Amino acid sequence: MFLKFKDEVSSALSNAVADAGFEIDDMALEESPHADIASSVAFKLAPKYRRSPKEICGEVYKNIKIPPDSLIDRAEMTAPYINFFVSRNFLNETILRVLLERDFFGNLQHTGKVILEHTSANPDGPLHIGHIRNSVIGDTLARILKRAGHDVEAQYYINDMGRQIAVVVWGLLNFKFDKTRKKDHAIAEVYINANRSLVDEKEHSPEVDAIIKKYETGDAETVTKFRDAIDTAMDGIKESLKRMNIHHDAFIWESQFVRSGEVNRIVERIKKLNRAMIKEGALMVDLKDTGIEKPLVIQRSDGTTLYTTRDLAYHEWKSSNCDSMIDILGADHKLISSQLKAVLRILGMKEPEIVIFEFVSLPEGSMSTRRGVFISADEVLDQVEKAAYEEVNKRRPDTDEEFKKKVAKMVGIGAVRYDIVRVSPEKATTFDWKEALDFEKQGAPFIQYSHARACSIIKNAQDEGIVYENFDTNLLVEEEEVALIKKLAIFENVIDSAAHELKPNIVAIYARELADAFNQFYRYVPVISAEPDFRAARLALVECSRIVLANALDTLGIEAPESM
RNA sequence: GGGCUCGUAGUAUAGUCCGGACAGUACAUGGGCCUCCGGAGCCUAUGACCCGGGUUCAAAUCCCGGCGAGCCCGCCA
Repeated sequence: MFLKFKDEVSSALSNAVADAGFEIDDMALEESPHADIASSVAFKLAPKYRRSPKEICGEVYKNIKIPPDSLIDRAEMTAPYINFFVSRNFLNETILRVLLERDFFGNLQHTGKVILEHTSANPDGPLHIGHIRNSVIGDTLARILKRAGHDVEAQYYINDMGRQIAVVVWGLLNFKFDKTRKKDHAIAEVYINANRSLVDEKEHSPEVDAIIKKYETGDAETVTKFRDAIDTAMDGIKESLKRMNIHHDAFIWESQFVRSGEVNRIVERIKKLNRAMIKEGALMVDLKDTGIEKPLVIQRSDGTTLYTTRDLAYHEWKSSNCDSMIDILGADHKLISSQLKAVLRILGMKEPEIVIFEFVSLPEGSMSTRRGVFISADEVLDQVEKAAYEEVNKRRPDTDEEFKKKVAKMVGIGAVRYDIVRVSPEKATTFDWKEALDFEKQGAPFIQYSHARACSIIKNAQDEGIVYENFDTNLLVEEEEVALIKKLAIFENVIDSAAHELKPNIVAIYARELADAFNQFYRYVPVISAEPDFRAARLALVECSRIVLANALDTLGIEAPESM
């Protein structure tokens, strides 16, 4: 509805600009506290025609014609700005469309298949709070793109050929695997012990190298060992992901590209490039002309491949299966991903869009699975759910145990996801237990609470036998009602921007603003106690709010409780 | 040393790509609000664009130079 309004404004304005005898493509539409949409097009025209913005504004304004039955109510001039306002028709249509489209309200008609790769943590231990920033950003983006209409496939790329996995395999031969612990945590313990031992006793290092070689050549017994170790770690990782509502459609092992010969084919293609060179037996490509000074190594002098080489093959495979690719990567991958893109471009292949997120560190410094310095996602979730349980217990002492546990889970996971996704990915953050466990802040619980409130009103109405099949949306005229309806209407615009800009935090902010608008309505406009005609219209508005709050929460991967 | 990213009230952030109307919000700190649909709520006050230049009618936003923080610069991943 809002996008249509925006189109109407754009065409009314461009007609007016043309009729006034000016020429410009950009209508300079912007959000504004003074209007539903504002235009500063007069500023853009001023230098071109060497006249004052105010004069130009007046001439454009005179020529604005608003068609009948438009979603535009009127245009006002506050020179040099032109402000547009939505019509009653717009508000009424919004209510009807939300009620008609329900769960699908806000969905768009974008097309194309997208492969979105996220998380892809090495299977050498549990997910920690740095990894889940990747997971939450990735999973939320996948949900946004789905709503926007794309066919989305979320992939987890398993790095099974790296040295760290060989260390795990070697560790499992030499250290105790604690069966009483969650599998990924037990793997981490082995990994940490193995690393310590490899540092202390250098003579074991060749044993690990031998394991890597055997795996790369496909030695059956070694392959089984790797498979077992990785499956064990992945079982634990998958459990944590499931707990956070994070979904993957496919798990892709990097070794498959070596076994299938695709990596070799890439190497052969690169060898033929003019920019390829052999230095001390290793194959490299020169990327100076792309602004990257260091040559990129494609193949080691012993003939084995590197992570990047396999990643090239992975991306080639992905691009043949989709229209566009998105990779969610940590800030440490900035250079390597630009190298990857450069080589893909040189080979004439499709490039992925990369979403980089900055690091999550601990107050004492950066995390490391290898050194055992990290806070696991499981640990955070456990603590947050515990805190949430105490909160529910305090607020709803009369409810049963099952209810309290269910709500604690929804609130806890919601709080964690929301806290991660509300911040722009390019901001580095520091994890703080005190903040993570603080529910006083306006976050997911605030939005969930608003949803529960809406549900409660609807339930009370039903209990009293109030129905609202017939209602007149024209009765929704209070300031808070109009503001709320406008908020509902822009949901599709929010999805559109978030999908184009690949910014999940736009949806997070919107959800909070919508809850805000609903709470203001709730405070000032009585529903159940209103006169029957008003009551019916307002109940319809409450139902619309409930639906859009639920849709926004769903897009964020957060559950919407009916009661909490 | 070179490259990339970030720097907005006491704290955490939106806005920066694409320059425009009083820099939006939350927590914290003051004041208020339940005879009323759930107070995990609502209203209200205080308070910020790292520094210095430049471009522009207009700069948090663009350019140059500092300062500070993080990340990267391996035949690791």
